[in-house]
Amino acid sequence: MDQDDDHKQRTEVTLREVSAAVGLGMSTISRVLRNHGSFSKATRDRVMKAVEELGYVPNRIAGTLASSGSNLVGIVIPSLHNIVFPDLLSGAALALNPIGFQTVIAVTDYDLEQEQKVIQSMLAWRPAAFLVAGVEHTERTRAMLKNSGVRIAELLDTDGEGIDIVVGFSQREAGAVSARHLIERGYRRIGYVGPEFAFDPRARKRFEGFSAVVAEAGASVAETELMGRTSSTEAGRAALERMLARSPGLDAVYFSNDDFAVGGLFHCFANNISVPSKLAIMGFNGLDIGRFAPQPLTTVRTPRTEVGEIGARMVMAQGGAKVVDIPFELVRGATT
Amino acid sequence: MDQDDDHKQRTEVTLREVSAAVGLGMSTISRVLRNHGSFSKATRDRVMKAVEELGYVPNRIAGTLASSGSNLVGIVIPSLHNIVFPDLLSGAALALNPIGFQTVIAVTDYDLEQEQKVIQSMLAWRPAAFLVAGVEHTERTRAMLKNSGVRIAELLDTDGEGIDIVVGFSQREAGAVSARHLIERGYRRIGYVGPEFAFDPRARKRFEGFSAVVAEAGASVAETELMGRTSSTEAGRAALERMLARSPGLDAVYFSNDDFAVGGLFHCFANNISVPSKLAIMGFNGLDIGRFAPQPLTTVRTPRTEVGEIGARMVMAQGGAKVVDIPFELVRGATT
DNA sequence: GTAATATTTGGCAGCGCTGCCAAAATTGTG
DNA sequence: CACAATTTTGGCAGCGCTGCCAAATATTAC
Repeated sequence: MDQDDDHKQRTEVTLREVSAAVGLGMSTISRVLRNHGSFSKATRDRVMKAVEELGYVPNRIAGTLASSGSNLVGIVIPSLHNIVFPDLLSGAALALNPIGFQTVIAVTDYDLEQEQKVIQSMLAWRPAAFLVAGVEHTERTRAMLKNSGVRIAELLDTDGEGIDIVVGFSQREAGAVSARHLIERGYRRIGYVGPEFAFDPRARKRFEGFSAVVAEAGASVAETELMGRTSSTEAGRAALERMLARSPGLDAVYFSNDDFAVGGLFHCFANNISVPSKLAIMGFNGLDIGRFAPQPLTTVRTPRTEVGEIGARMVMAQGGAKVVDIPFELVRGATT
Repeated sequence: MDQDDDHKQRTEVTLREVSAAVGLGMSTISRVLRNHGSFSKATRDRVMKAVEELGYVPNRIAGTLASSGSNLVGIVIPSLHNIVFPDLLSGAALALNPIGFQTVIAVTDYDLEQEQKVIQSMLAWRPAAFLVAGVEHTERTRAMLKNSGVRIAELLDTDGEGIDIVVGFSQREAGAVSARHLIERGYRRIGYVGPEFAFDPRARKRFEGFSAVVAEAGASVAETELMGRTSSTEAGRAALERMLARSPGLDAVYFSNDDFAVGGLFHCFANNISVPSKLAIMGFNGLDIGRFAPQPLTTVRTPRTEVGEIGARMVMAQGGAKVVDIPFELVRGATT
């Protein structure tokens, strides 16, 4: 059955051909297709029929060139393997798709040079707007973005200088809130597990806020483990094991995200370390995996989807506030 | 400091302006920028300097229109919240980025109508190729794709008719292998937990392969729980709870993916159901979360990154096999 | 009926770039 | 030094579409 005249060289169907087929001018066809300007009902039907029959697919490359204005929104994130970012994308899509915009996603692997590269190549497609995770960029990136005249929103982190719009929350404050919780609960010999700071400036800021509060309370972060790019569960589990081997007396460990924390929790389960009586565990982000663990994880629920949605909305709007703070929320589970 | 003459209306820098600035023809500038054709070293330097100074960013929309051939590869997947798909994307990026191609990602939410819509709008951007998850599509999608003349690879599932290239493995066989393992280990009263089949044809095929083997062995799938779109951990945990309430005598449960399975495992931990002596748990996909659980999960490791990479490579190549099978692997943990 | 108004349609320039080919500049040869 | 061979450069058409405006047609008023 599937035996088409498949041997290519099919010349693309263009507006001109539709025009010829219908016997109407190109502008008319174009107006019908974009539902813009006026035309009779009869014309509309004839055009649609021909479009259908010829299998015409408008060429938006030509359209965008002619009208100067694409429906593309560039989104630049460090990774897709941290659920934070798919959530962010869902939020953005929620705001963008209904108004006919398409997202183009680029991943930087937590590398600012890479970020610069992908932004440069996205710029060549003249997106209508940019959403970028974080406020840390190379100088060149910042300059390109500014000169491009494209509206840009930086997301997830309000600690620092933004280029245009910033939507997120204070990572530093989120770290501080976490620390206050542990301190209040009486923990004093505290460890920290997170990614290498060079990778993730947001994790670094959280740690800064965290350790400042711990210090204020007269304690200090007794142990830290910073890890490269391994699987989070594995890394969290192994980090906690190493840490406890060195400092068996720790009474709480703060993990820079829930994936790490669940790894830590797994280590405790596997080694009969009772949580939280022997060791308290706290995560960050409020992922389901932590929420539905045998002992629900204490964590900070971050407004990822909202940040994506509001960021997208703002970047598409005209004026508006420059910095929007979206609140996060401490969620006490059974691990602290 | 950041006080630029920000009040827009900045007219875009074009090739023509660079040309005027350097005092060379547009074609020459274009050749230098694309490093294509011949020009002197001196010319190159002059051009690069001007480009830098003017902050010129080539307009690929115009370039693509003129040269007919974009560097965009469309990737269509059902979700970003199942790690399978980010893995797929990483694989594709691995193959594509080094040869200068950019990926444009669209998410369908497991909805074939939505898939049709996003493919249609991507087609308007004339991508160089398409990578699509699965071989299930609406008739109209299939027709559009065929007529487009764009090379397309369907990924992750070899059970069914492909349009052009198919890279993946037999989901049905993967289900069968899982069943054989459980049967061999002596389990007979088996439950199944997975997503509503309408959402996920690949899960359905695995289930078919699975239940056929179970039936062959003279047993049958005693219980099934099919769930909508909730968080996986939560859904897996709740589903197992409901299932055991109905049929306390089950001796094994097969989860359609590791996220669900970890939810199930959590239920067992929290309720002191000893695994696997009282109840065996098996997942699918080979995620880290299962691998580093207190009891490593028995699962099937699927070659997601490889599928993405090989799919991308094949779709960019000329001829080549039409169906490529990438093997999966059963990984026995401590839960069966 | 005609004039005035509203609706629908077509023509043409041009978006910013590339491909093609011819013109100009450079180098090599005897 | 003239001539051929080679390298470097510029001009122009056109990719497929949209925006603008004028032309054609339909509708309404008187």
